[in-house]
Amino acid sequence: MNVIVNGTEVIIENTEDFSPELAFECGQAFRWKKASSGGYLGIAKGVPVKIHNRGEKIVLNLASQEDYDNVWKEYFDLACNYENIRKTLSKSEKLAPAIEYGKGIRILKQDFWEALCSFIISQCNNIPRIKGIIEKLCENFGDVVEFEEETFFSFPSPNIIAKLTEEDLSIIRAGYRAKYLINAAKAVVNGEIDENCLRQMDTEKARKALMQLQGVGRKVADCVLLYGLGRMEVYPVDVWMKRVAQQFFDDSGFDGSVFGEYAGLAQQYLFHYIRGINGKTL
DNA sequence: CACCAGGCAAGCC
DNA sequence: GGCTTGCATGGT
Repeated sequence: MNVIVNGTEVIIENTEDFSPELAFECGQAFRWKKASSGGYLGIAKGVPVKIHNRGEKIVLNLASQEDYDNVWKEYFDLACNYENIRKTLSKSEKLAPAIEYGKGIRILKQDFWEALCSFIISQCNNIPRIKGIIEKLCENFGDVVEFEEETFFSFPSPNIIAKLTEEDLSIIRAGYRAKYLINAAKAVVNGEIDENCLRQMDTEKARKALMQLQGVGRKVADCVLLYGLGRMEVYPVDVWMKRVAQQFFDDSGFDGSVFGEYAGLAQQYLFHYIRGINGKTL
């Protein structure tokens, strides 16, 4: 992939392995919105962006040039060679159709705190409602960010959420998950959970640390590891991935670690594929 | 009305 | 360790 940074406009060429639509709507991130003009509006770490296709190219419109190096280069993992990974994973016969189906998916390297909250909210919930709850969380407790006639809301910091009561949060309709969010925020504020420490740990140790949090079990922890801490080898298993194990691998106890260091990406292809063939549209 | 949704905690064995 | 049940809410 070739990236040209030209002021606040960033042009990405050779985009065979980057489909914004697939990457944003395959169930890994919950805040991207379709713009009326056809592209997408997003915000991460408080930094807004507009993104759209221009022929074969993808264009990012930024509020300031440094936003690319500070946020979006890492978020989209643009230095990662997906073509090589895709070809390696495609050697697995049972993975090949899912990869073909979801070509253009990338694992988005999301903000750690946002990923933690998002996947706490995700438990026993459906994707449209997850999006709704997160959006209400940001609209009510995040900061307003204006950019090119559009209003964005930042994801509220741990410091903000730690000061809320369950009653304060009732407006977002998160149900029993509200107390988990507040507890997680307090754990981050008081240092029990520290992103930088987690990044230093090996994956197993980081998983155990995350699972100390109320409302964080194996699956939520694995999603935080994969999407919030960049651990591409982690293979989260939810109800859909159990169906994958049954239907594609004829084994309810199938272990995704057979896909190796990019098992998390394999998981994302399979998740999107099994949902797609079961009629779940993006 | 029942059942489900990118699960988890608590209680039991 | 494994199995069962309750959990808030909204959609079908």
